[in-house]
Parts: sequence; structure tokens; C-alpha cells
Amino acid sequence: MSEERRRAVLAAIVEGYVSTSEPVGSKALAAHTALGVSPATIRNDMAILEDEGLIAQPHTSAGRIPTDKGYRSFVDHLASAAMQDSHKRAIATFLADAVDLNDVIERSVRLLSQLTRQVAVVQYPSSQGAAVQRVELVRLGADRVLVVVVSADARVEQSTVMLGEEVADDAIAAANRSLNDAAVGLMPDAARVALAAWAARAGQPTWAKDIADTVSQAAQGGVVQRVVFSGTSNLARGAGLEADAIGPVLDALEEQVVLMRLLHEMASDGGDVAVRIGAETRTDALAHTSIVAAGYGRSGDASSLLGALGPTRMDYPSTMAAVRAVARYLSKVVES
Amino acid sequence: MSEERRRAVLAAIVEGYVSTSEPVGSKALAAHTALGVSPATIRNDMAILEDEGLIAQPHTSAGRIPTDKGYRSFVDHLASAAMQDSHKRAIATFLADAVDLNDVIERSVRLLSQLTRQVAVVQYPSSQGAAVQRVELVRLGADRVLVVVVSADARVEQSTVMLGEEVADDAIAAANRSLNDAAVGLMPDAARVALAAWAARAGQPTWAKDIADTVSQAAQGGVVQRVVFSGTSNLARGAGLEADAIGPVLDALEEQVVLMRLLHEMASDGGDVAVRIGAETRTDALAHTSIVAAGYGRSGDASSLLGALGPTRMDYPSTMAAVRAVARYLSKVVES
DNA sequence: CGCTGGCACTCATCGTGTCAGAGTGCCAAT
DNA sequence: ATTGGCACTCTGACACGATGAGTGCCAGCG
Repeated sequence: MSEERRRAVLAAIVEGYVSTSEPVGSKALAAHTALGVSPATIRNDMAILEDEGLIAQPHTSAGRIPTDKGYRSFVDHLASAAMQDSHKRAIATFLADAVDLNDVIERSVRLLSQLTRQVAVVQYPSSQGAAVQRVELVRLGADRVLVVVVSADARVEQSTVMLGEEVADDAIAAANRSLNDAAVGLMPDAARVALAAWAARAGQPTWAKDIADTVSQAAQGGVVQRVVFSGTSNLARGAGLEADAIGPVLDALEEQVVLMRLLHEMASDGGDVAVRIGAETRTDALAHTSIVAAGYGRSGDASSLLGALGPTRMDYPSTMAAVRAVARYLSKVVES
Repeated sequence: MSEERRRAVLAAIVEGYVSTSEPVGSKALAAHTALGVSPATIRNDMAILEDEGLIAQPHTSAGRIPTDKGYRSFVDHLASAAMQDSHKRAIATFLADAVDLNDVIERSVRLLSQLTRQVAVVQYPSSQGAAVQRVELVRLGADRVLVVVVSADARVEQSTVMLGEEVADDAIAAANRSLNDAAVGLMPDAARVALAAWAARAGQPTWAKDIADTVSQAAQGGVVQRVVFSGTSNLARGAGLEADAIGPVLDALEEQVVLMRLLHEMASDGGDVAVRIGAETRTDALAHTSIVAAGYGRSGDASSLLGALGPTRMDYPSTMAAVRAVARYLSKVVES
């Protein structure tokens, strides 16, 4: 019988702690919620919740705070909350007139950090690869060129290649022409074959192979995955996070690698939004933070992720709603 | 006579406070420095320095700490310090094998934040404009194209243009060809004229003008100036900054605009490294931080800036040395 | 059997008071 | 001009007790 009420008590504790950031006691709970039972009863439930490891008390005579496991249980039993209307409008207007992919991502991450009042992270969409639209070689120095590859899916990849010898302008121009003749219009796999053949052609300079490799790689979706973030000042705002815990978090964000791995793991979580709470991130620096993430991109393959990162004591319902909503809108924009 | 010693006392106070982050008193000063005078004498000097507004005491029975003005005086009378050898090597190896401009900037900002142990900021080099090397139109939707402009100085600018009507593939392809014929090889000013003429040609579609404008703008050096930063976690490290002062600083960094203005102002300061201390930044959020900046770029025009931002209580000599050194090396790389 | 009121207990927090020490300013002496 | 001496001020640390929030447990009630 008490099973359901215990859940309600846990929820009340989470909500109380999230809004006041102070341990919540049985008396306050009985007074300010509609549980309809006395403090003593709540205390009994609390004792059980504590046995189950869902809540803990910082010291003997303080109220209870949720543990990571407690948040997890709370989140798992959460009915998805509705999005505020004002937020819906904000999303629509915010993303309306972006000029290119970078701009879309930039706006999205700003938006998400404002909606959630947390640190927002957005992963650049990983391309499945698209036809090569144009290759351009730009001379940088006597023996260096910049290779620019424009794909049909509007990606623009660039990379420098060392030629290993001084090369005349017209040799570069000639390579540029034949390169385009060979690769333009081909999908990545076909392009790789064609480019290898191109580099192996009689009379090609030694550096042709390097260039061919670079172009192949670029066509295939680029080398690096990137994550951009915004709203880092939210980490410092309020009593969100202990002062000495925010340095490591900033490091982890700049590190990229950690974050990439984590997002990658979360991609396979299933459900529309994934949540990692505290120690679940399995990252020391993020031991006191949670991440709420959702995939976006061409429908079906949830290729890329975006999300919000904040203290474990965050407002999960509204954060999840905001992440879900931005992911949905961003999918629309990217798909088109 | 005491003029010179007072300077030495100020310097000792600055150095003491920087290294201990605690107010420094006359006794400690007499003991741990080679001033060769008694505490009482130092106290007299301190009284004068305080009258001049160069130092202050947090409360009656504490030692002195430098004011913004005190730091300023200290910095102004600083003989430029030598760079540590290990740092020199770090710079050389760090920037050695960058693959493109983004990579160079990325590495530089990382490097600078490590050397200074402060937040490093690097402004993207502002282009004076260079010849148009190639223009590419990529269809994004029925009525949208992505315009990619590659310049001879290895910049790649991109922007989306709304066409206002549905356009057939071959119309875009045709425009793409004639656009390149018209603009390639021209310097920005000439390109603008040529593009206007191109758009005004008989038989051109209505959207030609929008595309011409976009290309002109891209050729001219792009629209947005950007600043990247790294090492934000240094703000939280140690007793560098009050805990509640770091939020606003993070905001200011993400804001970009504030920082851009400030760097722009500093560009015209003269001298090889410019320093703004505390309130001199004339920015509330940065009231307790200082910025050390230096220009880099093609020799002569100090087109772009890079620098380090940290608490007013920072190690100015070594920060200035690091900023100067990175600026110098980066100039070499960009120039080539 | 579950809920409730009562009660004793624990422990963080806060205000007060005391004390030592650091640092100063001033003055007379060199 | 510099120095030693001295009285003074103020912070920070520590101890102490009062306060009160919150708990666990138990007996009684529906």
C-alpha cells in the first residue's frame, strides 16, 4: 500500500530540495504538500527510502536529500511534462532565420542554455556522407595547400596538406581541375576509389596521394566531431554547485573528449531523452553534475546529440522538456 | 631619495600579494626582501604609497594590498622579463604541425592558457581581403542555397541565401559558372563592382543580387569577428577570484561583444603588450580581472589580438612574457 | 495493520565573550 | 632620513551555551 506514497514522498523530497537547495524534513513536507498524512508517517517512509539508498541525510539532525539513485528513481517514474508556451515561441523565433549550419548550432546552444538555465551542449551533426560537390586547392606557401571540400549536404571541410616539395602555380591549378573532374558528383565510397585511381594516374606528382586521402576523408564526413557549449556561467550561478567543483567541470567541457564519449554512450540509451545522474557519468569531474541529452537529426538515425548539463540537483522535468523540444525543432531545421 | 625605494616597496608588495594572495605587512617585507631597511621605514613609505592611492588595507590591522592604480604603476615600470626556455620549446612544438587556420588558432589558445594559467583569448585574424579564388553554390532546399567563398588567403566563408522562389538545378549550376567567371581572381573592391555588374546583366534571375551581395561581403573579410577562449577553469582555480565573481566573467567571455570592444580599444594602446587592470576595463563583470593583450598578424598592421585574462592579482611579468612570445610565434605562422 | 501523537535524543548553527597576534601610526632619538 | 619603542586597533580562532530543527522509537488508536 505504501509503495505509491513512498514514491510521492521521494518526489516531494526531490522537488523540495531542487527548489530550496536545502535538506527537507518531515514536518515541512507534511505542511507544504498534499500528501495528507502526518510527519510521523512520512518519517517511517523516509526510513525505508533511506534503507533503499534513495535518500540520505547530510548529518544527523538535518532533513533528507536525494541520492543519485533517488534522482534516478524520480526521473524514471516521471511522466513527461508539457513545454511552456512561452518556450515554444522562443524556440520557433530563435531558430527561424539562421544563415548557415554554424549559425543554427550556435543559436541552438544559446537557446537551450537560456531555456534550461544550465550549460547547454550541442554536438555537430555527423554526416553520413554526401556527394562531393566541389574541391578547391588554395596555395598557402611554397609547399603547402589548403584543401577545401564542399559536399552536397552543405558541409564545408578544410585541411592543410604539406606537399613535400615546391610546386608551381599551374601544377596546382591543373591538379585542381583534374581533381574536380575525377571526384565531383560521387558519393564518398565511390569518390575514394576514384580518387585513388586519380592519384595513381601516370604523370601525377608525388603529393597527389596525400591530397586524394584528404579529400576522401573530408567527403566521408570530416575527421573531427565537435561539441559546442554555452551558458557556462550558469554553473556559477546560485548555490548550484560547490565553488571548487566548477573548475573540473569547465575542464571537462573544454576537453571535449570526455563529453564526446559520454554523449556517445547516451545515444544508445533508448527513449527520447537520456539522463545521466552524478556518478553515472563515470567521470570524476562530473560527479556532482547530471546530463540530460536527446538525439536529433534526420529522423530515424539519431546521429547527433544535444543536451543540458547542470548540478545533480536540477529541475529534471523542465530540463527534459526543454531538451526534448529543442531537439525536435532542430531536427526539423536540419532535415530540411 | 626615497622615490626609488618606494617603487621597490610597491613592487615587493605586488609580488608578495601575488604569490601569497594575502595582504603583506611591513615586517614580512623587511624580513623577506633585500630592501635593507627596517619595518618602520617601510611603514613610512607605505603611508606615502597609500596617500598616493597605490596601495590599500582591507582593514585596519591587516597588511597592504595593491590597488588597481598600484598594479598599473608596477606594470608601467616593469622591465620586460625573459621567457622561460621550457616555454619557448613548448611554443615551437605546439604550433608546429597545425593543419589549418582553425587548428592554429585552437592550438594557440590552448597553449597560451597553459603557459599563463589564465584564461586565454585569441581573436581570429581579420582579413584585409584577398582575391576571390572560387565561389560555390550548394542547394539546400527548393529555394535556399549555401554560398561558399574561398579566398586566396585561405579563408573559407559560408552563408545561406534565400532565393525567394523555387529554382531549378541547372539554373543554379549556370549561375555558379558565370559567377566564377565574373569574380574569380579579383580583389574585394574590384569583385564588388564586377559582381554588381554580373547581377545587373540581362536575363539574370531576381535572386542574383542577393547572391552577389553575399559574395562581396565574404570576399571583403567576412561579417563576424570571432574570439575563441580556453582555460576558463583557471578562473575557478585557487583563490584567484571570488566565487561569485566568476559567473559574470564567464558571461562576458561568451558574450563576445564586450571582449571584442575591449580588445579593439587595446589595439591602439601602443607598446607591444597592452594591459588593462581591473576597473580600467570599464566593464562591471571584469572589475576584478585584468587583461594582457598583444597584437599579432602580418607585420606592421597589428590586425588581430590575443591575450590572457585573469584576476587583477596575477603574475604580470610572466603573463606579459608569455603573451608577447605567443603573439610573436603566431605572427610567424600566420605570415607565412 | 497502518497511522499518529508524544517524547527523548542528537547535532548543526548562532551569538557571545575572550584572547592572542599581526599590523599600524606616532614619537623621540640617532 | 632612518630607526627602535610603544600604545592602539582590529581580525580570526576558540570555547561555551542556548536554540531549534529533525530524527527514531514507542505506545495508543481506528
